[in-house]
Amino acid sequence: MLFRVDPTSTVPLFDQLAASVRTELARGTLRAGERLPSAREVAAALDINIHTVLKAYQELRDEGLIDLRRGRGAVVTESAGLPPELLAAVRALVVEARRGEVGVTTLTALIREEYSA
Amino acid sequence: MLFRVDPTSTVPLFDQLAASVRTELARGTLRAGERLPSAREVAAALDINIHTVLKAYQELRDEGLIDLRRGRGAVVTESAGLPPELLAAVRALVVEARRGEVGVTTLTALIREEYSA
DNA sequence: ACCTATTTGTCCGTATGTATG
DNA sequence: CCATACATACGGACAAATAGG
Repeated sequence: MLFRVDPTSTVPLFDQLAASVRTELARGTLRAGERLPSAREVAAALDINIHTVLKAYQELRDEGLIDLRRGRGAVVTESAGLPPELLAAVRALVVEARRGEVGVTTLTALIREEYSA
Repeated sequence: MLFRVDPTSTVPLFDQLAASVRTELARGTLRAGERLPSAREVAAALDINIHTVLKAYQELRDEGLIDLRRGRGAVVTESAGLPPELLAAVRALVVEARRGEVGVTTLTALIREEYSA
């Protein structure tokens, strides 16, 4: 098993697991389009509950790193090929947010609201 | 009880509950600094599981609408007084994202990344 | 300084639903 | 039709932070 968790740590298991997946993504062991082991497999291998694994996977999904779908599993998304204008707009927005002392959670909430409008 | 859910709906209970809280926030029934009823209370009143309520509360916390802390409960944050420049930057960003066919999860992930940098 | 009750956080277990292949 | 896999919901248990006496 690629991933590791330390049950004696004070860091929540699902956070440890999510961090472990992020590491593998960063080092390129896991690449875009590849499929992560099913939650049940990971749970069995690490001897933790399937819900704990699912919570870690959902955290990664919320970050846009993986795509979760029923019956299909967890697939690494390709966050590549992003338009440079978008990245510029992101930087400008964050500058504005910092100036207004607006937190990241509020900011992303605003984004979601505007996006669904 | 202020909040309502419909168990026969296909919409998840925790989403219904979170939406119900958002409505009360929007109409001003709940205001900044006020405390939401404890998860246990809500669960008992609506006859749903406490975990379902907690999940709804955590969803609201992720949106920056409430502040959750152990032993203290759920308190409405003050997300008022947002600078109009920020709102303009948000709209500009979302336009750019739509043009590039960038999903909302990817977008918020980019925001978080830039914000923590 | 201590104790107790309250409240959210985490984790495990189980069951059922739903989409995919 | 069937197996797989995530989604939701319920139940129980203990830990940790907070508030108040």
